[in-house]
Amino acid sequence: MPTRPYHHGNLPPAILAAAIDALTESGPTALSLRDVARRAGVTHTAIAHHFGDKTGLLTSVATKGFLLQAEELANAHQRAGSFLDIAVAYVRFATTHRAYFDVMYRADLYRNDDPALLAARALSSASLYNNVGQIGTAPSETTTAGIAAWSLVHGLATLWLNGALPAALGDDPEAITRTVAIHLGKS
Amino acid sequence: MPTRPYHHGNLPPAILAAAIDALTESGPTALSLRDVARRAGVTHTAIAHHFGDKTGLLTSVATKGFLLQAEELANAHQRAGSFLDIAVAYVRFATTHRAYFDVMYRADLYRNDDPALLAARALSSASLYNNVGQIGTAPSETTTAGIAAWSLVHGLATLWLNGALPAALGDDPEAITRTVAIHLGKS
DNA sequence: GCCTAGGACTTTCCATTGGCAAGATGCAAA
DNA sequence: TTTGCATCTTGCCAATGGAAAGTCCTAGGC
Repeated sequence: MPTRPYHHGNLPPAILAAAIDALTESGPTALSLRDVARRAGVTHTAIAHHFGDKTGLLTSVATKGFLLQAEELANAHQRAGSFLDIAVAYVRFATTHRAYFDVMYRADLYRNDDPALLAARALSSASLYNNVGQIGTAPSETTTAGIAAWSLVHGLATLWLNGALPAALGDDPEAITRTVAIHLGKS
Repeated sequence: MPTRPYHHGNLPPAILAAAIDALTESGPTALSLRDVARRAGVTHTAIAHHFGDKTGLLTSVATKGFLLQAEELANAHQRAGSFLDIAVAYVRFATTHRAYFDVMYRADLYRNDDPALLAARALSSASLYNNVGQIGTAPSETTTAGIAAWSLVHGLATLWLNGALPAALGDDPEAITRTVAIHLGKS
């Protein structure tokens, strides 16, 4: 059926996929609802019907991104388990799923009080901290160590994505991660 | 002279100040040339006359930000000199000059080949690495250690600004930095 | 002291965007 | 079959960034 029926079937996933495509091509700043709608073959108001508005769409993108990240981090933990491997997995996620990553850590783009988003983010945090016990309590030694590790890999990924790192380091972010993350006190 | 003369005198600095105000209030995503122009009391095309276009304006913002950052980092290095103090200075800059910081490390917002920008960024890098010798050469031990330190403070600042850190850490970013940055191997 | 050249800024216009309101369409249950 | 309702569209609006052309003023040559 080349001519689309009036009802798409399940539009939301198609819209999300189109949004990821657009984000991958041009980044979050240039994202246009009408462009996403064109890619999905619908009108821009169809997006509003399912996602509310632009921030609603990006909330769904961020949510899906956190779920994906949680999954990949959990996999890395199960396969290897060493801090270095999880660090590499974090940077790999940021570089291979840049469209998601760029949205997830730009809080002004989406609704930070969305329940599904909060759940997904909690899942991702759990995957990151699965070896550290408590998070909600007073900041213990292990907690700050975890924050240090998270900060390092997150900063490295961010700086890499922005092309801020010196070119002498090479162009393989995962290799860079292995050489840089070693400098963390408690590897 | 309450009624503005036709010629403002020196508009560019006034426009930049207005842009910083707008960025501080609403962030880079919501930045509107017309809003900046209204704050400066001119038309939005006056901005185009001096800065080319929106990315041109943001290029100037980023340039000024890197210069400011270079200055503050150099001051911190001269006063104290320890890594921890420079780390705190880095995070302090990010939090107290958020408008600049948010633009500086979002490469898709401005022209990355602008000469003035490149010079300012080089100056900032120099202030950050002033104790490390060579940067342009092959990645030595000290270089990767510097990258690790940079990544940690940058990631910490970024996560803090996005409200991603667990609330149990408190609300004083500089104090958090002191407790977290200790975990770096070579303090 | 005039007068011209050119920079500074404005007015006008256009395509594009996000969002609202109202309407058209077709599925699914009664 | 018919009615209810979610799905999607059309039409509209204010706001935005940018281009083109025009107006205003200052500075420098005579």
